[in-house]
Amino acid sequence: MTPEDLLARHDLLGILSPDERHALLRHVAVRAVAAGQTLFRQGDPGDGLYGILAGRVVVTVESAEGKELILNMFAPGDFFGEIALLDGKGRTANAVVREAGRLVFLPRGEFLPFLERRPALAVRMIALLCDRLRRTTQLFEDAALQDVPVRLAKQLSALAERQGIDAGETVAISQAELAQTLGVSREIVSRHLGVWREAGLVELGRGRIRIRDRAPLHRIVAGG
Amino acid sequence: MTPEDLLARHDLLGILSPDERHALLRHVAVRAVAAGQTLFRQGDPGDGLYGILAGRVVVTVESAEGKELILNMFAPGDFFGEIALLDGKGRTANAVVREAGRLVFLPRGEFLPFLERRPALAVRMIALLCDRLRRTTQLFEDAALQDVPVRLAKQLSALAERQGIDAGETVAISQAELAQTLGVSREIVSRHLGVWREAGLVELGRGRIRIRDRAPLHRIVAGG
DNA sequence: TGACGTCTGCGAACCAGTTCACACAACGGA
DNA sequence: TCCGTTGTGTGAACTGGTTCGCAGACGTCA
Repeated sequence: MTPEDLLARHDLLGILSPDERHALLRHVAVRAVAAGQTLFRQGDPGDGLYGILAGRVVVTVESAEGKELILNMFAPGDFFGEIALLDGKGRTANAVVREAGRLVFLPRGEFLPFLERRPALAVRMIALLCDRLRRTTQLFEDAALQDVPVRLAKQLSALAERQGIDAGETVAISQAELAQTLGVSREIVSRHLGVWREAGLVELGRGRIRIRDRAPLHRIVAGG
Repeated sequence: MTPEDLLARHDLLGILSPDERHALLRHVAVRAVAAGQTLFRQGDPGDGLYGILAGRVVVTVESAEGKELILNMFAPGDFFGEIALLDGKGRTANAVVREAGRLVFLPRGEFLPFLERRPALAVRMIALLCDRLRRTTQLFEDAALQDVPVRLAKQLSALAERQGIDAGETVAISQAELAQTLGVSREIVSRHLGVWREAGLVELGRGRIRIRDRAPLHRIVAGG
């Protein structure tokens, strides 16, 4: 994916005219990033907006005891880091490259004036924030109200839906990472998946989970 | 509080010129609401934005088993219901009047064009959404990473801070309601508060909790 | 091919929070 | 003032998830 593609294809910036996108592109920096690299940490000033051309990035927070929680996982075509960019209050979380790739970076100083002069862009940004807010609210609801099997089934379905179009119904994620998206222990994820494997719902491999039949998973979600 | 006050004083609409606010006020409906009244339910179309002149409103979701979770509590001066208003995807939660009062209602059809033509207003709306997103992310983090005493102390401190300016350090909330904001059982809240009462941190009454000393609560939050 | 690191599976003890049951206190009417 | 309702305190049994410990499987890279 080229920076032009990213800007043109995404909901957020796709509404700009070609001329406007071109103007914005002059301020865009493209960075190659390696797996494991930290892009920003909690508390850093929110100096800009990131977009993914290639690779994968996870956004996490860490508890005082060192337990890590994955708030979000981003793939090519996604933008992230918008909160601190917009309100200027410092990063809420850490962003770490999970899979090497290339990112575009839109500096705050260049992007904000752009936003303020283009109401249509502001409206898109509002839509993006609403999406995030719905998603995050759902995460909180599920954490408070649903038990682990339900949350696990939901997460698996969601992951399958997102990466599944090209990868069949195989989700490429380790059980430890899956556990970190739910804020539960690796062991309990292993045990629940084990039950589902016995029941023929999933096949388990190292770093991947193949969903053999989505319907029962959806039934677990609904029945919870 | 009059509708003029609400519009003029709030971050969101205070930046409008007096003329603009006046134009908006012509579309504002003021409604008296009674305790217990439901303003909207999950799935309803997002037909407008609410502002509180007097009274209190809680926004909740309900699990399949009927367990209720309080997502947010609003007081005079607050606006709520902005997500469904903005993205037009239906209400995410229920809004119920907890304490009788008066609300203003800004219909979607009147407000959206207003928003699209005023970039400064859109920027304020973005700031409001960022606030909400930070808050909700924090709720999820805490639910996933912190144990109940920490979350309880946090919530108590936050409530004291918000209503505390006029009410001393007494928080007017039942233990059941407090439990519903955390998604835990009433009993566990009662027991933890009991321990803190023994330790002299709080005084407990029917529907109210008096914080005798904030420092130890903050220490619980920090130490967790 | 062999060795190492990482991921997975699982048993056992433990523990925080839930659920159920009930007593009692506080408040608000009639 | 008495009664009904709603909120609070608490014990006891239970349960879902954690923690610790370890064994084995998979992949990769030298």
